[in-house]
Amino acid sequence: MNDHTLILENVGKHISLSEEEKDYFVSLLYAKDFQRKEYLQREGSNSNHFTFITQGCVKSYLLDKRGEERILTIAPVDWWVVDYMSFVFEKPGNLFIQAIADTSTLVLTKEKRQDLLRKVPQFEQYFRVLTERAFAVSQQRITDILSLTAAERFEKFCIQYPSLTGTLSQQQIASFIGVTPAFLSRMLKSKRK
Amino acid sequence: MNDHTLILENVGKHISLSEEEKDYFVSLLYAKDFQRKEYLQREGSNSNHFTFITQGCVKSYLLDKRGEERILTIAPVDWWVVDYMSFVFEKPGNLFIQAIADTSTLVLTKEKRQDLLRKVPQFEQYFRVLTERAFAVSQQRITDILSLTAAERFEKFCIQYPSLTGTLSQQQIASFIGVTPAFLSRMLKSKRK
DNA sequence: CATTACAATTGACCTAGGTCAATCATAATG
DNA sequence: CATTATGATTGACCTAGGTCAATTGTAATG
Repeated sequence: MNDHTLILENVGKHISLSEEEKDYFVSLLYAKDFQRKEYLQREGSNSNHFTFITQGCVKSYLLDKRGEERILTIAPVDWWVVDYMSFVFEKPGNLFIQAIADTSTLVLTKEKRQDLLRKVPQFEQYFRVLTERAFAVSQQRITDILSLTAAERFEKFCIQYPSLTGTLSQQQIASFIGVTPAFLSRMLKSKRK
Repeated sequence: MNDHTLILENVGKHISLSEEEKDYFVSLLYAKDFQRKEYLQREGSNSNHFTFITQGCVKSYLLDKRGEERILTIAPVDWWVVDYMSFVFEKPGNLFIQAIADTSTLVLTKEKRQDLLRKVPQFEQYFRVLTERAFAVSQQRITDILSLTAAERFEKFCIQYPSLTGTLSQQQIASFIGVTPAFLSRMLKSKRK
């Protein structure tokens, strides 16, 4: 399995491409690897690319005014990470994107994506569907935050990301579900009994 | 200004269509009006259409386990409302969508949208861009909920939806920013002094 | 094996925001 | 103009979850 098998499979789930189109798509990507804890992006910079995770795992987060980390998204293998707010509105982002394990990625810059969309319009559909799903999930996350308790959100997290429960530290999980590490620890304790 | 001027202008901001394409698009829509408090959709039903607001205003919300209303989105004139979670994953939604003023809409069913996307592929781009923006805003909302206090969220709300501040009742605003009406009332009081 | 570093646990205490119920507008309706 | 809804305000009290700091794993590094 070479560098591009995974991403081509991912794309293939939504649209079918000729060999030339596949080659063209692949030619627009470049690979970039990161070590655990390395930053793919820092607050304040403009995000002008899509990043596809082929190995490892990545988180995006922001710092609240107390300097606490608040995780917005977690992107495992076979997912894209983007600071959409920065990407779409072309202004400096307030997100950090950081590898939480040694990670390999494929980068598609905004310009290359534009070329791609122009030359292979099927990708319009690919990105539309991708974003519609991501948006739906994001809406669900909002309703969860607005209507569930911390314990319920934790339950859901465990069901939705069973694989991550092992990979992520409690601190990360706490940050993702929106509680302090101390409180998550207490929740776990009370569940154990 | 006829029924379709607004929606065609909206579409025209993103893609340019021939007259025939415009006519075809418009032919797929049907108009539907709702009185204040009428439901466009109820919890448990499958949402299989996009709804464009040409007049009035609409909210989507869910009920938490205490039966309290939690507003997910507010859609004023020139916006689409959809229960994406239900629409995208084709399962019964948990959202209510209700008119908060007398409202006129144009409905595009899922099937018609499919036809549209097939026959006028430019609409792939329209919906991609639309969703990318909505998604970015939705991500921002999550980071706001995770990192701002109730007072800060209220500030932001006033800046982002100045027009709604007059239209919406305090209860609705409270529900949207994620606090109780009683607490919002207290916040306002302390700001007045 | 000693040490450094960092994650998890826990206790004591705190606070933002919720709950419930009563009271006070306000405005629409008979 | 009396009445009935409905929204806003407010007081008394409550609780989920946060804060801070000390303590205890645990695992990687010199």
